[in-house]
Amino acid sequence: MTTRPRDSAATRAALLDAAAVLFAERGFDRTTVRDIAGRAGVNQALLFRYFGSKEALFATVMARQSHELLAESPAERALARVLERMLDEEGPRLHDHPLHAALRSVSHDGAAAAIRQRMGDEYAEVLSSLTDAEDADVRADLVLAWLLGIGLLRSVLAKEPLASADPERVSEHVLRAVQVLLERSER
Amino acid sequence: MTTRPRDSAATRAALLDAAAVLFAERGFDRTTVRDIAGRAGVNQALLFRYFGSKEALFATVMARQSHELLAESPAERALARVLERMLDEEGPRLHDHPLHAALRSVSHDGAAAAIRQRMGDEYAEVLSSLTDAEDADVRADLVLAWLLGIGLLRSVLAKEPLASADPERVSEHVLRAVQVLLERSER
DNA sequence: ATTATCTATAGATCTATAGATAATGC
DNA sequence: ATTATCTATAGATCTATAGATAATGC
Repeated sequence: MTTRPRDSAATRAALLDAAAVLFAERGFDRTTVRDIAGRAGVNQALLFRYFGSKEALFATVMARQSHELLAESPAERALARVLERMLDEEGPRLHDHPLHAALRSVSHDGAAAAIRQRMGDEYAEVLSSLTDAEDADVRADLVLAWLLGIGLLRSVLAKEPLASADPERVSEHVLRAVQVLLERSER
Repeated sequence: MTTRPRDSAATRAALLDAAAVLFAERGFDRTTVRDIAGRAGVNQALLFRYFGSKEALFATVMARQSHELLAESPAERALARVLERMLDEEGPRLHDHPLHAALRSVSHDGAAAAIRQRMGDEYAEVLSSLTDAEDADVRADLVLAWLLGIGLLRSVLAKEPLASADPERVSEHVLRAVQVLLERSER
């Protein structure tokens, strides 16, 4: 068998890309290091050379994707943007969505921590700035929960009719309800 | 070592109970048949005698829990009831909640199917009866998504501040927003 | 005699490592 | 000479099964 061109950077990148896809498709536990190496066209031992362990590779994938969603969009229209990306992307089969790996791996502690942290540090902060109610952070978490739930039901579980529903109409519904949720309510 | 009393019904039940707890805590992949048998105080081979396979045991656990949540409550106040159960039960650590096993096992196909079916057949039907809008079923799915997301964020991921938030206040927020979501909107 | 329980283990994974091979850089 | 790549395999699982043991029922 002929050997692969010697390019550590390319090999590392190929492993990262392959891992991102497979973790998203199957979750942490159901993805083997041999699957990843195979998809990357790389010997399985190199995964350990470059990342040390399967856990560490997972963490690296998560970290890399962490800022991809929110970093680009302005805080103001953040919610609408995230919703749009979550709903639009190839309809119900967005198997390489950054959130997919996390949602598919909730039984894996690293994934739970990754979601918690990403959510806590980025989304929730932005979202809670959209209201001036006293419990702004709790309301923001509720919006987050909705986004997660929609992603789970629509993309991971492929529940109909939501999975095939018109993204624009779904978006309208959600934004309308969220507006009420974030409104300061007199109690 | 002394042998266990001969009671096939009790042994079966013990395996089911142990499996329900462990699947809820760790998900399908991270729970081994030896863990289950150990917790049940039963020899590991009996699991296969009584259920055939780990898969089949999982399916049985799911089926048994399937009607526990909605069957008891009247259709009218269904949403509020489900929310209440989901939020109240022992605060953030409701590790034996029927939904927990499913949420923790989303990477397992059987779990995804179980959620889809339970959701589709029970919750969604009830929820979609609460509105007369044309896309009632899609709106119902969005409510479902919210419930799932709240369960995921609060109980599985233990995200703060939602995990420790006052159930009553959370419930108020959600019900208020859902009311708007289900309202017939002129477009 | 029947059958619930237990022992022992096959067979198939899967992660990780030690060390050989071979391609590049000086 | 350095180091990226590959081979081979250790060591630790984990599910499932074949068959022995022992407790109940007739």
